[in-house]
Amino acid sequence: MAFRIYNTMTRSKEELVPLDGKHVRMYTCGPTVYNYAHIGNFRAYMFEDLLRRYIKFCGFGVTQVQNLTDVDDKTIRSSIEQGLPLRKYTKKYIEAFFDDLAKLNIEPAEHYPAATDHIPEMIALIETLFEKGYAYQSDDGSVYYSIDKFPTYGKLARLDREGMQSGARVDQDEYDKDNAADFALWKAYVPEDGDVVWDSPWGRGRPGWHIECSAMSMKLLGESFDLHTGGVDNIFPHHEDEIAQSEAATGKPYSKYWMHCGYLVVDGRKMSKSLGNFYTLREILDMGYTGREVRYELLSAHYRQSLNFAFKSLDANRAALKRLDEFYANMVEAAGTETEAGKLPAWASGTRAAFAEAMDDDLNISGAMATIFDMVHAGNKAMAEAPITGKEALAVSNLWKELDAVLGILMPPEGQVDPEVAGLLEARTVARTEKNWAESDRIRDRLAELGWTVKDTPEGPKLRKL
RNA sequence: GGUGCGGUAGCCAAGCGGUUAGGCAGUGGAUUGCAAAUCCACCUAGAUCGGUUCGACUCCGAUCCGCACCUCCA
Repeated sequence: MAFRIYNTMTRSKEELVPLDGKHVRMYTCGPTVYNYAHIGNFRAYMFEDLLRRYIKFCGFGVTQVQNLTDVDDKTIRSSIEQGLPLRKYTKKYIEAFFDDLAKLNIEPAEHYPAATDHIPEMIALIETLFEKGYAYQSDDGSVYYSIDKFPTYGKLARLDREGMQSGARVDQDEYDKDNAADFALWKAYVPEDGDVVWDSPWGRGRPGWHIECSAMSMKLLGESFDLHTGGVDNIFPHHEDEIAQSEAATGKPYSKYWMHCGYLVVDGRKMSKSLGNFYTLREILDMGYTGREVRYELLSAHYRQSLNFAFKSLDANRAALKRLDEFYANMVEAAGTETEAGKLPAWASGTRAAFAEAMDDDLNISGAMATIFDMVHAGNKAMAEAPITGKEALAVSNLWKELDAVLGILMPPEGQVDPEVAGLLEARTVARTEKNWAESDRIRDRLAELGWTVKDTPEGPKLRKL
């Protein structure tokens, strides 16, 4: 089977075949570091994480670049408001971003280029566009890209270029542009920019938004690379403009595939501050949910579908994860000290292939999760009838880890049994043999306060992290 | 106006032209000192109206409803 992905450019599913046949070079649009990222942002980063993990599962190598947009209207405005230099201001949010990624068990990308570290590359790219006749300078000193010079402009978004003049948000004041839809490559300095300014052949100013991604992606991945991703809202104008800039400058195809994830919505509406349905990851963790539960939630719908975020789903995820943890804990116990994995039991033998078949179909996460729950169900049923061997259990446990390399939610959180807990468990066992149920239940309540649940089984009491 | 996505059982969410998706919640039972966990059983849907077909949730058409994008929002 082959991994097939939905390419926004062709609007169809295509087999992922890296340009060099074995290594996928991917560029994933990253955060604007002016605030803590919200869970809608993380939906996109989660999709990209699942994608890179599955690409690796398929046996390809991966080089992922994720940019940090640290210069734009928002970062400038906020840093001035707080009286901080731009870099000092964004540093806080860059650190918070990496912190949040770790909490969500998102694998780090290979490169995190910051826009402010690549101004010379952007200037060089704009110069090339000037040489080739795609760029022009307007009266206010800003440099624009002339979309009329790029015949295929609009191919990604499938824009009706004639119909664009009826668009809702065309700026009425931009008299000095050749075409209202031309976009800025370089923005001339304005006082609102404070000390955020660079010299360029066209005067002092700062780069436009789109140029950073073109400059940094081509620097780190080459003029043509495999995969470019982002949220659906990036299709236009951001990605359309990147294509126009990059392909005009190099004369070569830019990204081979384009993938875009749908929105995370809250109560059926796009998250926004004005609607009051805006959540950062931090806020959710402060409410007592774990990064793992949030990860499960962000992973739970197909990436191109909009995902309705709800706290009651988070609660449901907790129950589902508990069930998975229980199964895995049983495997670990059954494996004991066994070091040599045997054959998978019949109920687990088809799981890997079924999982891959689902994921091969444009990351069908729902189908993939179903194969795991099917295995858990079948395994529990089989083990209720006959125990499995340590070798079999170890094989299942290895499979579990292999699948978790893709999902990142299967492995239970680390929970060490400290001496106090072990002592309580021992005391409870004594109380139970004496049939002192009041004492036994009191200790069980105490263990629950410490975050442990105890279950009595034919093999003796077992502890589980709550 | 243009472009795109969607409407599936109490909730979330998939595949599929004919065979139980899955998860959560709920109900009954087994098990348990009581629990927990587990197992068994039940809960079996496809916005509306047409069409194609031996047969449609699945294909086609229309309608209704929801959401998003249309110049810097993942």
